[in-house]
Amino acid sequence: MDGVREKILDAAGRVFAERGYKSATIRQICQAAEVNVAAVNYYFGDKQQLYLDTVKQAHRRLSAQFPLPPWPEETPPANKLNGFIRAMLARMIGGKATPWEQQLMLREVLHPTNACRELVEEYFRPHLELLLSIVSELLPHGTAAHRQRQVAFSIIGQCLFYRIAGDIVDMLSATDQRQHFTIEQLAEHITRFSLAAISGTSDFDDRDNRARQPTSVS
Amino acid sequence: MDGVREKILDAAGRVFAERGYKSATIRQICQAAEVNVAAVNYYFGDKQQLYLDTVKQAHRRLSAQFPLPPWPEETPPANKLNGFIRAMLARMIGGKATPWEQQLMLREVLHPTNACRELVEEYFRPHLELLLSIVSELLPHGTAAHRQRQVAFSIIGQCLFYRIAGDIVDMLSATDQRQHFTIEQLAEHITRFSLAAISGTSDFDDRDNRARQPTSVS
DNA sequence: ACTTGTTTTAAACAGTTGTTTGAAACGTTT
DNA sequence: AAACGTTTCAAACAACTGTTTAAAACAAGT
Repeated sequence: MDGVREKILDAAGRVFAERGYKSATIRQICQAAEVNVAAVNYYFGDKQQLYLDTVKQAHRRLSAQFPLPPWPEETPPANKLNGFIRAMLARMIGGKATPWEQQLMLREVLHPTNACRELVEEYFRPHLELLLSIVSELLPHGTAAHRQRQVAFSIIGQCLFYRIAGDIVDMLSATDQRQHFTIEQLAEHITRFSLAAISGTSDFDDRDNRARQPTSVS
Repeated sequence: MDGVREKILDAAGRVFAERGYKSATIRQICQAAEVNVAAVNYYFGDKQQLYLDTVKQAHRRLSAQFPLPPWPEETPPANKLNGFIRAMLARMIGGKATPWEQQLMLREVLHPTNACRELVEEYFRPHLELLLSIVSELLPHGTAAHRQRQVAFSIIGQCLFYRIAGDIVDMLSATDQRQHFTIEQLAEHITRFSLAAISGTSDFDDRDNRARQPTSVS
């Protein structure tokens, strides 16, 4: 639509997300943006700088598109958790073709580059803090901070899995079971699984080592 | 050491694991293997075929190094689960520098290539089946198959997370909390978390929708 | 020693990569 | 219109890519 700079940024986002930094070529990007090859170097200096600006733009767009949800104060924490999980799953595996912004961010998670630090502070950390606040409401008052983090990571891990290993899950599952892996079904399961885990583990709290022989495994 | 073919395969494994298929160059591989550039094409035909053979070798080595554990028949399922989780975590984030075999497999999970199908059938599926057998012992008799799979994926997801997002976890955690993210601690947490979840969720079984208003979230 | 088949090698090939260049095209200001 | 800074463009550049080649080195078998 508008300026050349914006056209390049948009095309670069899609190409970088699909092919990665190294595999994406400036010529592909410029062809997608319908501009001359020299435009990238003219507006961004070099490929590296274009990539950094692209990642920044991705995080800016995502933050605008998925703002941290303002729940009413009296919302039960269990419902907040369900909403959080649902939103996370929808963001990651929803909308058929995953938006390139998400793909780019995921690439940074897997293989952090220079663009990563800013992403962590301005995007991941706020979301983690929100989840931690929900978890702290569900766990017994005074639960150790690292416990809360472990629980939060367990929840995130369950959601991330289907984003990461979605293709493998498909290959591993019979076609007649695939209907049970919709966003709705998964959000339902992960919420229940995590809530049960939270109310179950909270009992032991700090009485460590309960009925557990070290089971050496090959 | 021995034959040229083996030297190339070994070097290729390390280079492919570190840089990915596209970024890894034949010249890098041959330099690491201390052989001529033409050797790859002479022994393997082309780069693609070398990659396929490399992945095959990775899965062969891993299968040999981490055979499926033969527990005594009477081992309590909870202990089996603990052992499984511990082994999975150790394989993924143990041993300081992750062996290139694991890195290569993970790359296939994230971006499946032609080499993936064989991996799924000969490596991932057997491990999933083992976990499913453990889970089925822990869940109430007659639990639906897709439920068992969801539980299994929740467990795998928790473990995989620290492999996938390890760098981000480090950035997100204060230095004084990092001591709580050892393999031992994590295995302990994930085992407890999952066991509690399993014994908790089994109650509701098939009585769906329990006290849950659809919490729309931005 | 000669032949035969296999392996190794340096050099070259054709194609792609990021980047540069120098001249045109454009839009404003004088 | 002339002059100016900015933007666009086709072409070229040097470096790197996977792959091929043709000659040399090697290791038997005769």
